[in-house]
Amino acid sequence: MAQETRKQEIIRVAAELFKNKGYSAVTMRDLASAIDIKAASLYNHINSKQDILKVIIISIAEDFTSGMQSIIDSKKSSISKLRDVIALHVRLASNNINGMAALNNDWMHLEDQLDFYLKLRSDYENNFMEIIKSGIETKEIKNCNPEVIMFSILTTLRSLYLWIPKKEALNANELSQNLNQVLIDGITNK
Amino acid sequence: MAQETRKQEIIRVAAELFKNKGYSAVTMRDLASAIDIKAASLYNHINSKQDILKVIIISIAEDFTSGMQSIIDSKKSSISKLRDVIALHVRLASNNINGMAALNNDWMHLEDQLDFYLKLRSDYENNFMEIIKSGIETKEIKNCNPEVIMFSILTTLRSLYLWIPKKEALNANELSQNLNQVLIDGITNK
DNA sequence: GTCTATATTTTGATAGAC
DNA sequence: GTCTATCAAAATATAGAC
Repeated sequence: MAQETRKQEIIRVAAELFKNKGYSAVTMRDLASAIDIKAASLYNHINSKQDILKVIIISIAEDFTSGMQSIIDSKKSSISKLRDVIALHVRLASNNINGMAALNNDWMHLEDQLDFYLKLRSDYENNFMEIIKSGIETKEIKNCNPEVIMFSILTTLRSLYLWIPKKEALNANELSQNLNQVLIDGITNK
Repeated sequence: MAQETRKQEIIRVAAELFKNKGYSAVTMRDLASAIDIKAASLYNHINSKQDILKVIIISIAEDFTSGMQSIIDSKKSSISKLRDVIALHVRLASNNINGMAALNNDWMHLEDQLDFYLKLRSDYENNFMEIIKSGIETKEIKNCNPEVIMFSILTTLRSLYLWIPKKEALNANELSQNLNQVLIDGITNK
């Protein structure tokens, strides 16, 4: 891994501050201070505060999109696909805890890219729902309200960023297994 | 129900704006404009922006505290207590969707009341965890990692405010039942 | 690439007329 | 109880020296 550039450092530290206080409450002076430079110097590396948010959120959203596409394209059972979705969330959340917080909490502060983000999120949820409905049709999944099932699983997965840092004891595999047991095995016919 | 006072209106509309953009991104001018008065007029009814946030969050946090206390004091089984916790979240979220959003997303912007809020939240989670651990001891609940169980259930319940508005078709009882099925029956021994 | 200095806007909040 | 006028501080961002 190459040496971190100043721009990468700015984005990394910004994501950390955004996680703690939210995009709107973090000032460019806060960010500069955390890096130990002056606020004006930030603008030699980034165009605007908004650009920082855009880079953080859109890159993760596209990771989710491509990850979901791979799962959809696979010819696995619905339950296997759901397990892969869980693993995808665990992996992406583990890779970028702070960015995930911004994705979850600050997407509404996107300006030019807001519609693009909303489209990606909507597509993702539609794919998720199709997996659940297919699983219900093939009787892999209990015939519960599919929206309640998706809501329950997806909100849990979207909150992983809050929880992973506290559970260093659990590695990603263990966490995926535990979530599988609670989220999936609970809803499958036995 | 008595006529809404101007102060109550300010708090109600503020919660709605906070839900959409977050506390920090909502200005007193935004709030005044939504009520169709001037920003300076707000201060005839409230002391500060911070006071509005405090009223919104602390009142709900205390509702959760007293609701949990009633559940703990009851001599029901662990599973029955968990079902009551779900009903508590559904009820409080339904009663105050926008306030619940502020509780979830803007608690870190509390100033004087931050420590008090954190204490209430910590106590709540400890009580929740005790219910789960008791249920595992009595074998009502599967012997999964209790923290994963609590995390999964609690994050789902805490996100209800996002979801209830979209599901007007489901009333509170139906929603509780569906959540019970997905969250509880999935983790019980059969 | 970082700095000082500064422009411009916006912010929470107050004073005082009505 | 609401308004206009205003303050003081803080915000994002730019210009230009080094």
